[in-house]
Amino acid sequence: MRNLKAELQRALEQALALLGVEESVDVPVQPTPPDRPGDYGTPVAFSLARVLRRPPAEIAQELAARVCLPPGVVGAEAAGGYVNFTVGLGELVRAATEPLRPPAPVGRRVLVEHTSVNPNKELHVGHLRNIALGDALSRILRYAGYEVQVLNYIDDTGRQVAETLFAVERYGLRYDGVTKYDHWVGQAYVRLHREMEDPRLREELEAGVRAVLHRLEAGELRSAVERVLRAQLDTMWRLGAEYDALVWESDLVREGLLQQALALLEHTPYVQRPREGKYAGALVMDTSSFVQGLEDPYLVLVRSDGTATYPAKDIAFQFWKMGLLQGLGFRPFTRQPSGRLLYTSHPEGDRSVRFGGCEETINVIDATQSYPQRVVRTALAVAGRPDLAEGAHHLAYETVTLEGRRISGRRGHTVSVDEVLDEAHRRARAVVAEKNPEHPDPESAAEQVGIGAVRFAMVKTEPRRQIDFRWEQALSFDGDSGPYVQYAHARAASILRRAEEAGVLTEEPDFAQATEYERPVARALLDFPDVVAAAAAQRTPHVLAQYLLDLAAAWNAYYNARRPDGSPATPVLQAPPGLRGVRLALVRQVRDVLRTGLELLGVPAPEVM
RNA sequence: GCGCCCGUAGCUCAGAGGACAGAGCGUUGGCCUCCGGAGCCAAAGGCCGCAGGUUCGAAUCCUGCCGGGCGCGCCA
Repeated sequence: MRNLKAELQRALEQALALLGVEESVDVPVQPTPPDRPGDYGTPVAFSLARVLRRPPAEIAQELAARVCLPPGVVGAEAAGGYVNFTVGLGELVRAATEPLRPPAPVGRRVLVEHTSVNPNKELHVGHLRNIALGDALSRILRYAGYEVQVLNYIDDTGRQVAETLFAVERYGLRYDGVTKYDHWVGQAYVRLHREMEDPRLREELEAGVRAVLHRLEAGELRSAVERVLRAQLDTMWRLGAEYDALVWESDLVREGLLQQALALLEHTPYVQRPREGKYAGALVMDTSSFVQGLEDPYLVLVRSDGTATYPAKDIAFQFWKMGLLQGLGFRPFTRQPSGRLLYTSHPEGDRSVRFGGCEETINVIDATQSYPQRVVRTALAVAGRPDLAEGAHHLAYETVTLEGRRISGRRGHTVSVDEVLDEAHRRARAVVAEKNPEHPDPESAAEQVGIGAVRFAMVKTEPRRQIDFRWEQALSFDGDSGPYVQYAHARAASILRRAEEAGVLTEEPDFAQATEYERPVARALLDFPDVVAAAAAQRTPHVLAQYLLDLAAAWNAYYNARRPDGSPATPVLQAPPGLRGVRLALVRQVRDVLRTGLELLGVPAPEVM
């Protein structure tokens, strides 16, 4: 697609040279507000006023007169201090309908870690936000030209897993074969936590959990963990998320990465092993020169009993991600629904299958983990690699609450992802039956709409805003919703189908016949490349989601446009030859951009719904 | 106490220092003369938390205050 903004920017820079501006100034080019003349404008004259010591309006006048217009731009006029450009209608629509091409590779490797759910219970709505964000961001970065690795961390030596497996053992539970497996083990976990509230049983239960923990660390219970993991993966896949590799915490430890990471830190001036006082016998890191606002800047890496803390393992993982450490083996784990192979770290894995070693990492983890994430970053600097610390990002999203309360897996105050998706499917199924009773495959459409509604709701707001999960909101099918965008897409697809039936699909467009009705849609289409670039640069999918809503709205308005006498203003198939070609090209581009954008968000784009 | 994040319409939210602050939901009133009404058009609704400051220009940047969320364990 032609980049008119960039061309105008260059033209303005040249014009500035003619005006005698030598130093390089930033030349912003922005779309003009609605109901203003022109398509693009610049306020650059304001910032020049000081340099040139002349009033902005005068500078704008002269700029408008002197600027050499790119082809197809038919006018430049000064309005106050602004210079506004009008693009010829035909050229605007032609530019907007040029085939979409993904950006060229940028030659940067970026590693995205997301999901990373404890393998001990079913996924809940809090995880939903993590997966929706992480998956969308991975897709966006990949499209934007990055070489992306998507990792899902399996904390198989954590307390939660130990508690769950211990509970199953203690209660002598046998799988009923009916309940989804992750839900089934999750029940045992909740049951154990109820029992743990009894102080008399505390010690006995604690001993049992510790015993399981040791077996986990020895890798003895891997297949039990794997069974839970596979059930969870079914939910992740149903959401449309896929990964490149699973990294097991036990492998990180067994392969000696933890020891290597500690060795890198140990001899730096920031890491010590105090002989007396509060931290006697432990290995601690002094973070005071990197993190402010801590009462106590010392962070324990290795406890006085010799066991490593969770942050220590996180640090080792981060070091590996950025190539500071090597040594994990990988082998194929399973094939994912799209056919993409999923690898897993494994003691017997192949060391030549290379993951990790990225100069940039994005850890998708909720904002309550900001401090540990900060520590991980700090550790890179402590290890003498402040350059790597620069590339270590934490995508901190705020937590999801449920009816205003914090989600608690232990107390069972949650709604599971499976439950949400089933309900979304049910509601969508009812709407499909009502709106499109002839639908050839209503179940599949309902699934796509349901998933789309849920995922879109999770990514349409800024990550750092807290969201409260509410059914009506997450499962809304109208207004600012996924199905609204999906519907706009299906409507465009439907017109193109009919055009094909009528044999006019490939009609040659005569852009000279374009009308003012096409202008807003064309302008919206031209924004797409910038939006994707912004989403990638800011590492947030919400800008793309907001854009898709705008584009869908512009397209729907176009579709429904009326002449002053009330007759349809923008028929496509009934339009005269030539204009019909223009409109078909526009509709095709609307469909393609909506589809591409939805795919980047991981929202299905059904042709019929 | 210290640190990080958030305060924009009744509610949920957009708004890379630029033009009169925009959507959706809800409310009220309209639109099947077309290709999908999960749609469209219109109305009503604002001290952009408060007070200063920087700037030609501030919802946006800075400072202070107020309100809300989160974090600060030899837990994970």
